[in-house]
Amino acid sequence: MEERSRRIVDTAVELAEQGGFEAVRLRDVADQAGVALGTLYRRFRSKEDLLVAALEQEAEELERRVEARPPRGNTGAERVTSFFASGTRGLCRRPNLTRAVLRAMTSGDPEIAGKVSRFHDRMTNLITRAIRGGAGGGDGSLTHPPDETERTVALLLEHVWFACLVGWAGGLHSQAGIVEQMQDAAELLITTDDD
Amino acid sequence: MEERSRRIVDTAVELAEQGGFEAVRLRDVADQAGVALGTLYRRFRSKEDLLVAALEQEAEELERRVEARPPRGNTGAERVTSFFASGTRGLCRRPNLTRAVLRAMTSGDPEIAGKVSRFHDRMTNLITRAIRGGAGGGDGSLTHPPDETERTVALLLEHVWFACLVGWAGGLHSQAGIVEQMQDAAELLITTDDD
DNA sequence: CTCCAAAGTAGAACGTGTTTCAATCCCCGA
DNA sequence: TCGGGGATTGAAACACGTTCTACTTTGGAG
Repeated sequence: MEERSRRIVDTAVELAEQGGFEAVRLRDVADQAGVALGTLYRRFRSKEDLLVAALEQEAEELERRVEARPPRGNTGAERVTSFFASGTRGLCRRPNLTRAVLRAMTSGDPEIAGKVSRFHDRMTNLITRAIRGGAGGGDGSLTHPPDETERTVALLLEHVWFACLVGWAGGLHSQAGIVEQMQDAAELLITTDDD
Repeated sequence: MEERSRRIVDTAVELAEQGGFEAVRLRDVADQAGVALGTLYRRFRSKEDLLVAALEQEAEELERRVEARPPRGNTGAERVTSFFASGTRGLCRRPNLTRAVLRAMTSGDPEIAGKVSRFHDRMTNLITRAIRGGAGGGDGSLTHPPDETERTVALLLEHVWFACLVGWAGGLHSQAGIVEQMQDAAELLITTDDD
C-alpha cells in the first residue's frame, strides 16, 4: 500500500482504538493523517472501506503471529481451539478497534463483502492448517488445497467465531465465553481421525 | 404494542422491504406513519432500535409458522435442517427487510444487543424443539428446559445461521448456499441418539 | 368542568458521512 | 525547459440521523 494510504489507515486504526466506530470521524482522520478529505475519498470509497483496509492489516499481522508460533496440541480440535483462543485474545486486546471493524464488515455493502470474503479465505486456510497440524507456507498457503470436508468444517468454525465476536461486541458475552464456545464447536465438529 | 408504535414499525418494515436500510429514512417513516419525528424518537431510541422492533414482530411470525407446521423429519438433524430451510426461505422472501434488520442487529450497541439476545433465546427454544421433535408450547416454550448439550448445539447452530445470513446479505452466497451449510452443520453437530 | 402533566407537533438546528468544485500542485514525457 | 494531466487541496454543499425548542393537544384526577 502506498505511503499516503497507509498513513490514513493507521490514523483510522488509532482513532478506532480510542473510541470505536463513531470516533473515526473522517474529517479527523484526514486532518491527523495530513491529507485533505477529498484525498481520503479518492483512496477509500467509504468509512467502512477504510476500516476493512484496517482489517486486512490485522489479518496479515495474525498470519505472521500464527507463522511464528503455530497452534499447539495433540489433536486437531486442540490445535483449533488454541488457534481461536489466541486469535480472540488478540482481538479483545483492542476492543474498540475490533468492534469498529466488525461493524464495518457487517455493513452489507457487496463492495465491502468482497474484501471480507478474501479475509475469510485466509482464515479458512489458517484453520485448515491448524486442523492438519502441519506448517504450510509462510503466507498462510497450504501444502495441498483443502478437501470438501475440511472446507466445510473450517467454514463452520469461522462462522461460529464471527457470530461469537458480534455477540461479544454487543456485550452479550465475554472473551472467555467466546473461547469456550469455540472449544465446544471444535470438539463437536472435528473428529479425531479414526473413523 | 400500542397502536401508534405499531404503525411506526409497520411503516419502517414497508420502507425496508422496498429499499433496505438506507431507504428507512426516519423523516419518511414519521410522515408515512402520520406522526411527528419527535414522537418516533419518543418511542424508539434510534433507527436500529426501530428495526429491532421489527425483528421482534418477525420472530413472533416465525414462531406462529413453526407452531402451525412443526419441522418434519425422522432424525433431529433432518428436522433442524428443515427448520432452518423454511426460516431461511422466509427471510429471503423479503431480502431488503432482512438485510436492514441484520444491519441493525450488528450495530454493536449494547442496548440493541440486549433485545437481540431475547430473540436468540426464542430461537434457541425453537431449535431445541426441532431437535427433540416434540411439539412444546405454542409460545415456543419447552416441556422441559434444555440441558447443557442441547444448549451448546442450539447456540452453535444459531451462530452458523446468523453468520450465513450476514454473508448472504453482502452477496457472498445464495439462499441455497445457506440451506446447504445449515444442513452440513446439523449433520455434524447433531448425533442421532445412539451413543 | 377545570386544570395539569404527559404526549404530540412543526420545524429548526447540529454533526458527520459523502459529494462537488474551482484552484493549485506535482511529476513526467516531449 | 515546458506543457499537460492527474492528484491534492480547501471549502462549500447536501443528506440524513439525532436533538432541541416552543407550542398545542389530550386525557384523566379532583
